[in-house]
Amino acid sequence: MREAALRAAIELIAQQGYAATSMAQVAAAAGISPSGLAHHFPSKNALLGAVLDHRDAEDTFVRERSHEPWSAFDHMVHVARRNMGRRRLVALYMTMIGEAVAPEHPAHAWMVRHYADVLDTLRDQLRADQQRGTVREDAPVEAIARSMVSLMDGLQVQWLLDESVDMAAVLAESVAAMKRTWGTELV
Amino acid sequence: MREAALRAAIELIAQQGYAATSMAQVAAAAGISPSGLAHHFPSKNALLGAVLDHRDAEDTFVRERSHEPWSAFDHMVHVARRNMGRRRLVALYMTMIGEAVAPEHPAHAWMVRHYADVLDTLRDQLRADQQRGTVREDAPVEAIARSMVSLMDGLQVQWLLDESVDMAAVLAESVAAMKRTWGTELV
DNA sequence: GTCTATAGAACGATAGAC
DNA sequence: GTCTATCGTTCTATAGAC
Repeated sequence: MREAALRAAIELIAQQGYAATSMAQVAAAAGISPSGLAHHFPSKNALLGAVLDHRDAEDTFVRERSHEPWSAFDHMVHVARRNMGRRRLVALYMTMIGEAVAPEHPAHAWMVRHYADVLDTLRDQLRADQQRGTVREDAPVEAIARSMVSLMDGLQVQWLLDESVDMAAVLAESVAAMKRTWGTELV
Repeated sequence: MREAALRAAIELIAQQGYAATSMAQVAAAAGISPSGLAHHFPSKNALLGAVLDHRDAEDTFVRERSHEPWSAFDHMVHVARRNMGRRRLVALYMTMIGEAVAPEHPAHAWMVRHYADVLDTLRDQLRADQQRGTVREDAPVEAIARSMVSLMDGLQVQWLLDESVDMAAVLAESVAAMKRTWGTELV
């Protein structure tokens, strides 16, 4: 079954990375032969594409429009909390990021798009808040957005090493500090 | 020459990761045969060990003792600035982190030790500053230390994707915010 | 210290039967 | 949709000559 093969691939790539995972391993974990796997995914690259599509579908950080100040930032805290119950998804994300920084990696384009999307969402939120007067005019939009993404990414690494780390709490602390520093009294 | 082989290995692992790099590739890049390489590094694992040792030697974030408030944090900003001229070192670090989150990875123990060292240094600094009265007693030491490490790591990913990102400036901005939020007037 | 030669296994991918 | 069979390649590692 295609579904079982996809799940097996996600599990293995999350644990070992894409380069270290072989088609034979995926096939064995799915309970079929390598050729049976090849029927659904004619190449290793095609399998990776399906894995990334599945990941994006499960990742809820979509561009959402809200008029609440800092709502995109609060939403990331919420995502962090939910991720603390989804180790497989977090591990898959981090192994992909680590491999796909290389420009030649088959997932590099996916990674570039992912960062562009998240950064754009945060930048848009900050600029909209500035126009509404809930974020100070002199707030460094670019630095704040990039810091938020860095915190999100870095905390996932530390949480994978030690699940007692409360990603959401640490992130919420930083978001609160951002609000204190760059928010206006209008909030 | 052992030196040339080590340099080739660092270059290739930085670009492709450990799993995707073969001994034959390293040997070719070093201008020797795979067997010539095997003389210096009898196994791929031994080569990885040498690469990690070399990385640690080049990484200057040693436990340093200073009585300046926040000096460990200011030092990380300095390291970030210096890293902006060392793409190979940054790329090697990120690919290793991505792979070594897996507990079975040969570099996992190295990664665990690395994070323990950096986090301990930052925690010690914050606690010492609290005792000296330059950091507020109610400052969340653990969250601040983990946030700092996350910022450092995450910014390196973003910088690898787009070298126009000023890691040091973004990090300095966050450190300044931390000082405003948790520092006392004694600073 | 570097080489040739080679072992033995795993790799991705394809062809064709059922 | 899954299989057997197999191609050609690449992999890590070892043995032994120079």
